[in-house]
Amino acid sequence: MCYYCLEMTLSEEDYIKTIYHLSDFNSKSVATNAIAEQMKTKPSSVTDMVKKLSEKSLVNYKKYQGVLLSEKGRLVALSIIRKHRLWEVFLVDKLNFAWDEVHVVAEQLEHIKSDALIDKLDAHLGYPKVDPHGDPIPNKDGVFTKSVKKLISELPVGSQGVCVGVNDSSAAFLKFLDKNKIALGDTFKILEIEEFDGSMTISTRSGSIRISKQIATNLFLEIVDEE
Amino acid sequence: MCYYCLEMTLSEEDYIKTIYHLSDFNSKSVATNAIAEQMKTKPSSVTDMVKKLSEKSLVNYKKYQGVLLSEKGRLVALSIIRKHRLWEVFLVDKLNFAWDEVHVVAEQLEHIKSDALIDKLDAHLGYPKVDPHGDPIPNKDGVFTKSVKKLISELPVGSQGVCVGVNDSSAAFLKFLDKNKIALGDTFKILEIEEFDGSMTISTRSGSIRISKQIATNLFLEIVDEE
DNA sequence: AATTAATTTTAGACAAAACTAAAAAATTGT
DNA sequence: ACAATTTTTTAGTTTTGTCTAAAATTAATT
Repeated sequence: MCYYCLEMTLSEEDYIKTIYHLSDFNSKSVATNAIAEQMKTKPSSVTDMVKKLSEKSLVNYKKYQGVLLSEKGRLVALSIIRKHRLWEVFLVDKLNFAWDEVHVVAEQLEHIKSDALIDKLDAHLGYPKVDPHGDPIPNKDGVFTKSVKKLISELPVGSQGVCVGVNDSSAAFLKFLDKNKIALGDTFKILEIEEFDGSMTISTRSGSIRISKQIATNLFLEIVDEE
Repeated sequence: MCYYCLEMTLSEEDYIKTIYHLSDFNSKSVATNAIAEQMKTKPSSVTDMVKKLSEKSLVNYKKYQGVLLSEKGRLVALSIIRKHRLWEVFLVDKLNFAWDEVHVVAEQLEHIKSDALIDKLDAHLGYPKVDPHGDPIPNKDGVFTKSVKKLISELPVGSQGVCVGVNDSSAAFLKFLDKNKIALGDTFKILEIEEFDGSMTISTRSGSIRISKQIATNLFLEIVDEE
């Protein structure tokens, strides 16, 4: 199989990616209008492009019926998503970008065409399984582990994941996080849960810390099932 | 000044870069045919683009008279070259690409638009002054140190530079280099010169080694004047 | 100096990817 | 069920960057 050998334009790649995301894991067909809205273009432009992608059998399309990625198209989408997420890891882990600054740049980097580059980048980053937002990174063959978002307090000992959100966005809580060097994008592992008060010991990049039950109910972790 | 705020297309950037290189540091005007040949396009296409660049006052152009970058155009060229060379350093130093594999990928990466990205990449790489080919990396303002290529044997103690070529390309010599872990792209510094036989002690990434006069007369170093 | 040769520009066309305006199909509401 | 509304497609333009073929200009040769 050589789906990545296809010569695709930047615009085609953007459409494929958008269709993948809107189809919700390729489960439902995507409306022309939805694509237009997402990509900030006009529906007529979408129709044109969708016809072209259909010619290349990257999508299945019938007039007035919406569009769905073919298997080939799905693999193309996943290879773009793989690149996007690996670059995001690079930007955060190596260049010290903040968690929420990387998307725009990664949207450009994801279009760089070089298999060798992505292989070596992957190795350089230590074969990460999730990006800084906690979203899983597909492997070369488009296989990825599905992830779930849960509150720390709902997880058993041994769980591991990326901190991707807060429940309580009060200034006091955010200040606490900052003081304890907890940031979105950090990877945590639950080491111990205290029966008595529900407090937990978790390991962070900078060592292990103790958090109260109240804190654990206000932090979301993105968990990736180990294969 | 905000030359980098200009919205430039990929194609425009490629033309600017090509004109810069063909003009030999902006000293002589560049012929339409030369650009066409270099870019593998037709002279008529070049004329069209050159008119457009002239509109944007990136080049000075008079019919039938060739073209030369304006100061604005020169700064744009240098900002692209800066990006290209920083990415080359990244590919070699961080991703372990070989010296001669990086150009094609860097030609894509040089078009990524993000000042923050380049600043952080520069810092991550330790503010390198030369790329793996020994070519100098301009700073943010387009200032760079001119470099000279010389045989090791012609240099005084204390000289430092990047190994960029061989005089003797026999299998025996190349085998010797490999055995002593000397590769193109490595940085060397001359520590000591032995009066008696002209042999030298040079420091490499993996420690310091002794090389004979014969070897020193067969290795080119790209020297960058320290400012 | 005049003719030939090479280079450069103009003019007109094309493909990609977008647009506008209008027509066609599907969906919705009563 | 059918009129009204929404969605989607078609048809015809536009812009960017390319092309070919032909005309204009400059350079070279005898």
